[in-house]
Amino acid sequence: MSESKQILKKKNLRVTAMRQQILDLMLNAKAAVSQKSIESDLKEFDRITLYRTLKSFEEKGIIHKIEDGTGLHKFAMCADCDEHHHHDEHVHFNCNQCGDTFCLEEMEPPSFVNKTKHRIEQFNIVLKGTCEMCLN
Amino acid sequence: MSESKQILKKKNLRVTAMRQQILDLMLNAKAAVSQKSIESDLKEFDRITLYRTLKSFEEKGIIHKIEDGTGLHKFAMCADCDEHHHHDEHVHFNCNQCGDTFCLEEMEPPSFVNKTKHRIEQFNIVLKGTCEMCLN
DNA sequence: CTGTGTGCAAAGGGTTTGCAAGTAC
DNA sequence: GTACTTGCAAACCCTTTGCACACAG
Repeated sequence: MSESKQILKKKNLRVTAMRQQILDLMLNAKAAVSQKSIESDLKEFDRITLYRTLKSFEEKGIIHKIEDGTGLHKFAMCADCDEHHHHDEHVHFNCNQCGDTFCLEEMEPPSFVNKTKHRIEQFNIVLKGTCEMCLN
Repeated sequence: MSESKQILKKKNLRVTAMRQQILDLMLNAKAAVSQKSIESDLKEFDRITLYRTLKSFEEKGIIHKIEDGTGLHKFAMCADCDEHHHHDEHVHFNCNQCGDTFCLEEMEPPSFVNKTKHRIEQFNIVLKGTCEMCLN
């Protein structure tokens, strides 16, 4: 059984062609994918249904949305999430040259020394610069 | 001469009623302001012109745009920017309760130990939690 | 068969563009 | 007077909602 099929069954979602193809695409992607790029890769499917599919994937903890500051919403597979808990507190990286966005699993998020009077509960960190590919 | 007028003159922008009122509003704001809140505070002005005004303020380095993850774009005064350089590398805080967003000038941004192969040049950090006001 | 998923149409919201009239300098 | 600014209309794009049909289980 394909990995995409396994994921869908595990999350109690019906296994459909569209969902499998979207998951396959994201499983094979090196960088986070924007909805636009999914649309152009899977032209045969409806744009509106794609919204709903991504939303339900997000709700089930299969993927997470990344706001990398480019204005485009991007999505990447969740390492360790479910419908009750998202563990997205990892650092993201966005390349100014090619626009690609990656999850930096290997990078330890900084511990914020709280000098403020506010209570800090979560954080969102996007690093920007030039990615390995564009450096060469 | 009012502070707003000074700022506009310094940046070579014409001094108009709308621009002064927007600047006054932002100078007095404790938190970052969304375009929506400016609209409701300054009902007499045109929404479209507001887009252009904020854009030109941003380009001149008077204000900076904050993406706090709420979906609403917010704006705050720049401490030390001009049209050539934005120095926005401070930490932002967004309150889950009241939705307000602040610039945390007092908080030292973390130094990222670069374990990745990518070259890090800038970063964007939004902390989330409960603000001082909502804690009480 | 039943409930979920899909496609289409339409509507809603935010943002941008073009142009003519108004205004700062 | 000239160049910049504003207001209005229209267009554009992204996203959501409603509904009927199709399909997975």
